[in-house]
Amino acid sequence: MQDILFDFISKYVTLTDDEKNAILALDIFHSVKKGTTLLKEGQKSNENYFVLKGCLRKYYMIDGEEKTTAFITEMEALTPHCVMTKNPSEYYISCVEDAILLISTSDMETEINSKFPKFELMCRILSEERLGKQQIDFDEFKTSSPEQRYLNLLESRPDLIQRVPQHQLASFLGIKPQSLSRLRARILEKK
Amino acid sequence: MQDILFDFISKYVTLTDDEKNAILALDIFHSVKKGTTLLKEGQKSNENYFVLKGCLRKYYMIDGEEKTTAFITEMEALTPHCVMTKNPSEYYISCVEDAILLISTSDMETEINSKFPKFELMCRILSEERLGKQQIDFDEFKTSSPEQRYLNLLESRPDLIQRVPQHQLASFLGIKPQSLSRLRARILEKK
DNA sequence: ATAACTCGTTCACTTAAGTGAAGAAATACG
DNA sequence: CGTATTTCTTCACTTAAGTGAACGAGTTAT
Repeated sequence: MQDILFDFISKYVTLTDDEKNAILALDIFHSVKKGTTLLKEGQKSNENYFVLKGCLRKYYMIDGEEKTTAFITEMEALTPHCVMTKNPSEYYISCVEDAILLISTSDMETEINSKFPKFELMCRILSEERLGKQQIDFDEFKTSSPEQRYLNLLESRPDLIQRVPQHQLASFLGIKPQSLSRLRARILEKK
Repeated sequence: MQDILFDFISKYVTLTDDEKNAILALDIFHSVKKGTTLLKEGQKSNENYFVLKGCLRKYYMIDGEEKTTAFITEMEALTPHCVMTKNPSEYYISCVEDAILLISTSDMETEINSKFPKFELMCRILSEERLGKQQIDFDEFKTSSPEQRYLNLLESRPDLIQRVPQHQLASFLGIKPQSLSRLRARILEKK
């Protein structure tokens, strides 16, 4: 389990044993059961999540309806917006599948960053990487129809379509579950 | 002009005169005329843009149609995706209004960052800030209808609606110019 | 000054998504 | 094991966006 983490980190910076131990001392590995809600709307939090195994879902509750805007799977991180703003959260985060997470608090990160400046660098690279990825995702979303978005998802994250309920997938694609059903039927017909 | 830049920076880190001079020595202030294309699809580049005055537009050319995905205005930055990946650009960047820009190359940033580690910190904060803002924008886009998106824009960036051609605004909202016209008429009727 | 373009709007028509209801299938739970 | 609930699909109908064409207003170029 720890190997997965250090393999990931080694892509960005090289750690000494001291540094590895400092991380392990933080005791950040956590198992989370399917269905657990990690963050609720209106709640304050300073926890950051990194998914080693499983799948998290981020969703808003708008007019009594869940609007899913992200799925976070293996090797992806999520820093809730409210952690940065120190305000109550605008959205929910829940666990779609049994998961193993790294949960770190902002304090921990500040501590590690000040002890080992190397982490500052890694955080910047990671955050720029994510910014870039997200910009591309956003552009793709804007420039596509729901049908194209579904086909793109089929290409880029085929696992999601299997592991996630359709109605959550629908709102992730910006449409209603009924429209997703219809759209899938339409695609099958075309073939 | 320089004051605008240093006022902006001072929100994140405090600079010594040495550091300020090091920045000025880079000669990064540029005037750009309306209509200028700063980056074309297929082109390689390592330039980052920061808008002091004016407005840039980022757009894709898909099936012979321009798809605008971003407007960059005062105090906003744009690092083209191709600068990070070192690949040819997938999109265009052009100048919507006469503008004054900071144009820096990746080399310059590396140089400044290694001379003054303080910049590393500022870059991280800026990139995390942008990441957060963009996540919220993306969520808002996903959870809204075109009409709501237009109303939101009217709230959050009313200047854009004035300073940018409607057909560019339409594709930014994810719809066709005709639909934007209709949608505006619909809103006026309701009032 | 006039011709050529660009831009925004409107119209009629097509296509796809939203809505509400109903039912089948899968899953969870007592 | 069987009941309840969730999940997915289908249907009929409504609403809004896409499409292609046309028009006038404003801009640019010659």
